[in-house]
Amino acid sequence: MPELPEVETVRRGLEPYVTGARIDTVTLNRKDLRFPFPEGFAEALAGATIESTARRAKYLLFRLSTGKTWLSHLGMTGTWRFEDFKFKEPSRYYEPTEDRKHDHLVLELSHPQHGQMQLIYNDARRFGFMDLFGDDSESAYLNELGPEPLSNAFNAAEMAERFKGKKAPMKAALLDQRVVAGLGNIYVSEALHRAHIRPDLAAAKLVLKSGAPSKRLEDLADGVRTVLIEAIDAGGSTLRDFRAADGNSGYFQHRFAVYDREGEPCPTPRCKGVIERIVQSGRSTFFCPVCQH
DNA sequence: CCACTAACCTGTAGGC
DNA sequence: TGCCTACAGGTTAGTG
Repeated sequence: MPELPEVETVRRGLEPYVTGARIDTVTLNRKDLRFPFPEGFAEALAGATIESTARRAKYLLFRLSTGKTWLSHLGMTGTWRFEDFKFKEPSRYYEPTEDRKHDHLVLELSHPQHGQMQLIYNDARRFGFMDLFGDDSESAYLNELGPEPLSNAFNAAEMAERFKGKKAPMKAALLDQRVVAGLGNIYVSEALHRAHIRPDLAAAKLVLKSGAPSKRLEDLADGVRTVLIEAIDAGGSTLRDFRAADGNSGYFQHRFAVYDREGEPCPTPRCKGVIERIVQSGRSTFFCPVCQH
């Protein structure tokens, strides 16, 4: 489900209510999601206070008073929601309508201002997973990630280094979390459209012989940054069931230029193209064959 | 090392 | 209505 903007939206929804909350009880309704919960997971969370939240790529991180970090990846269908919790603004309270058979983890929290609440992880496909570690460098999931696209570590020169010699198409190169961390199927198509680059172009084509980034690669870095910033501002994209923890849905899907818009006119000014859908590495890619080259 | 495929799992939409 | 297929926001394991 969620790419970087959706995960950041989830984090922002959780942050004011979980920061400072103590985890009173931890109930695992099964022993695994995509992978088994780590050894001693429930015991390590119980009794701890959540001191802060963070995000790296598509990973949610909860920093605990015990010095441990608890990591949550949402896979395709993972969601966090509150229950038994009276929001001060009742309109923001999420009333789940679905059955609860995919509620895999239930935490009871107590917060000094917000009182008692349940925090529930639901994940129909169970592609999500969790981890627990002392230092970020201990986590296999965090170790190989490329730069955060909204940090200074991400720029065209840095992309050029990683694209150099890469025969893989742009689509695959941008989905590779070791190249840029946090893009997924939607925002790769959107970023490539913004930069007017075809998704089937070999990544190395955007690197000059000197190893320096081409102007087009600069445009791509800008496209990645702007689409992510705008999507975060819009609260992410809601396709099927994505919701922030407060129950609000995102609205960036209304601003997609190409994703899921096969057959529609290209939104680039004066472009007469029609959006096409192709399959790359088994997944849909959307692009304009006229203004992307 | 790179590139590609299959696999993990459930739900839903669309065609007949 | 039912049945069947294709497809869905991600990542890893296995192959060549």
